[in-house]
Amino acid sequence: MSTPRATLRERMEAKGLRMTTQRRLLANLLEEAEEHLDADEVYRLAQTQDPQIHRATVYRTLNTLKKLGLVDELDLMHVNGDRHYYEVRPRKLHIHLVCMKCGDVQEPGGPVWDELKSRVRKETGFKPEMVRVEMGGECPQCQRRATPRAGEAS
Amino acid sequence: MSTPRATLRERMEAKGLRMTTQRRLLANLLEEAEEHLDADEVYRLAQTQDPQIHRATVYRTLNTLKKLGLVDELDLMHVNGDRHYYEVRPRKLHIHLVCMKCGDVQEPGGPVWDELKSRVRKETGFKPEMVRVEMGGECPQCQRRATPRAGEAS
DNA sequence: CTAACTGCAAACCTTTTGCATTGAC
DNA sequence: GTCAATGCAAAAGGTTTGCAGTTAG
Repeated sequence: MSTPRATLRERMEAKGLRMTTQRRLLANLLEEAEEHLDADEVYRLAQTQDPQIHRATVYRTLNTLKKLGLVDELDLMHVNGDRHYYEVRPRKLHIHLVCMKCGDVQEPGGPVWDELKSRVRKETGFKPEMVRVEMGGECPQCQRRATPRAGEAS
Repeated sequence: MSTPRATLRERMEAKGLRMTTQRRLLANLLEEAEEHLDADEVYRLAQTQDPQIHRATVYRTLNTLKKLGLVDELDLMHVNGDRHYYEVRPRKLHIHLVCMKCGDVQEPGGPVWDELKSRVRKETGFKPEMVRVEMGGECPQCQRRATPRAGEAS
């Protein structure tokens, strides 16, 4: 029952953007990305496919996509400095759990987050268009590592 | 029944920080602030009381307080560029609703947000220490302004 | 053909840092 | 007295911009 979703490229065309070689490249790259990429990572990945592509183009494209609501910008609690990360706008709101120790990022799903928008809308009249829910803390692995049972070997 | 909360200054002392004139000034300023201030606004406000205070001191102090969990850093969806905003860590999690049109920031309360942390903890094992819930969208006022009755009675 | 987009390089803006000096405890 | 915090100035880091040339529609 999942609505077959248009590709990012298609959605860009639908918005009337000029599909240059660079933009096609970036669209694929963002859609295929397994991790959250910052602008520089996007740039470097793009360069492996088109050595001529320029940083400014990457920044400009990311901004364009952001303004159109096709990608979301994340800060991930600034665990790695003040860069911004980008992800193709997901269908459902999800939360980012950022471990401040190891930098790991988890994205648990669940109905709470799905409810969030509609509740805000109902309770405040505010019309949410983009959502950024980020929690910084300690991931389960780091908690275990950090608390090696007060008196035990290694 | 509200627990009488220690002042920021007191909590800084409790953490063992050296209370310099500058830090006392900044602590008061942050606690009294009605709005979310960015580093530069904090700096300028501080300067009105102590013209000698240096930007670097402001940044360093804000970072110290952030690391100690006494203040939270916000991005407010970058409505006004990439500066960071600071607020004294509130007792309860609250969400920031940022109007992307007029820049207005609302902070609705409510039990949903209070639940958020404990649910994450329970459902994922992640231990949240700082929370940033920001939604960008359109505030009720801007919605009214933007939709001057397309053909309907309002 | 023309407006939109790109590459380039320089500028921008916020934040950080090394170092000598000052001041809190 | 000692070590942490400050002021200063310079640099860093990420991002933006003006301009001339290129390209999609």
